[in-house]
Amino acid sequence: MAQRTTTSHRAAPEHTHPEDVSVQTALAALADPVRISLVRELAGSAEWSRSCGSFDVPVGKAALSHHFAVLRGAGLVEQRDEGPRRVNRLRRAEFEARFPGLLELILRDDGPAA
Amino acid sequence: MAQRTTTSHRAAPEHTHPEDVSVQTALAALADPVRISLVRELAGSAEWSRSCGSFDVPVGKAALSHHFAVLRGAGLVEQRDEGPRRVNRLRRAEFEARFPGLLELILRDDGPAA
DNA sequence: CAGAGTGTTCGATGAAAACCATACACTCCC
DNA sequence: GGGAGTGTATGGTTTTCATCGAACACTCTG
Repeated sequence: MAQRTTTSHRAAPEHTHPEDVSVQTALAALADPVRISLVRELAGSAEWSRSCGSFDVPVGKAALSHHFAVLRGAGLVEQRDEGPRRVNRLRRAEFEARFPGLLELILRDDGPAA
Repeated sequence: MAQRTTTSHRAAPEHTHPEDVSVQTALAALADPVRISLVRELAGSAEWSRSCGSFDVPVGKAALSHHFAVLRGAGLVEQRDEGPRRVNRLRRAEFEARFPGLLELILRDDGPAA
């Protein structure tokens, strides 16, 4: 049998393409401190290199799972199952095509903390 | 006495300059359907031409007043008292300087409704 | 000065969102 | 198969936010 890194009998996570996301949904997804952290940390890592539990955010894993679901629903994050963990990728190009400049604002920000 | 169009003994509205606004605050301000409507309608009108009550949004005046306060706090709107009414201006250039492209996303959007 | 028009403030209500603890499902390794 | 590791689903609590009604403040006009 051919080699498969994504062997899984789990239900694949549901993704929403950025094209199908409203501005309001996109903004709401990014208007949360925890999710901003996740996106920034994700942007600073190689694609598919970070599992959900590897992020440094001050919430339990249930809440964390919820936040990733929101990010998926906003077309910001793509997930894939790799063995026991679920690894992530920031959908940079696709999201940029749909909302030009928006991701940049989050990543490059040097303004007031809150 | 010199002519004054802004004669008022009312407390001037408190404004926040876009420079002092965090990304998170800006996004939160724009992640609301009513406020998106206000910004869009405002963008399509001449500066200082629209009083608060002249906008077509499905909320009472108490809620409307609150929404304008949020927009002021995000550096999106400037207000001035003119006789009995409070007229508005979209802080296009200043907001664009602080958050390049963001206002554009709201105004030029043609994506999914919600 | 009385009244109409305009907008803010206050208090309360309802809905949405974030969060946690627990329980469950799946994968890997022994 | 048992157990550790990882993530999701569920149920319930807390917080936050949008909204309204009513009361109040200010401006202009009659």
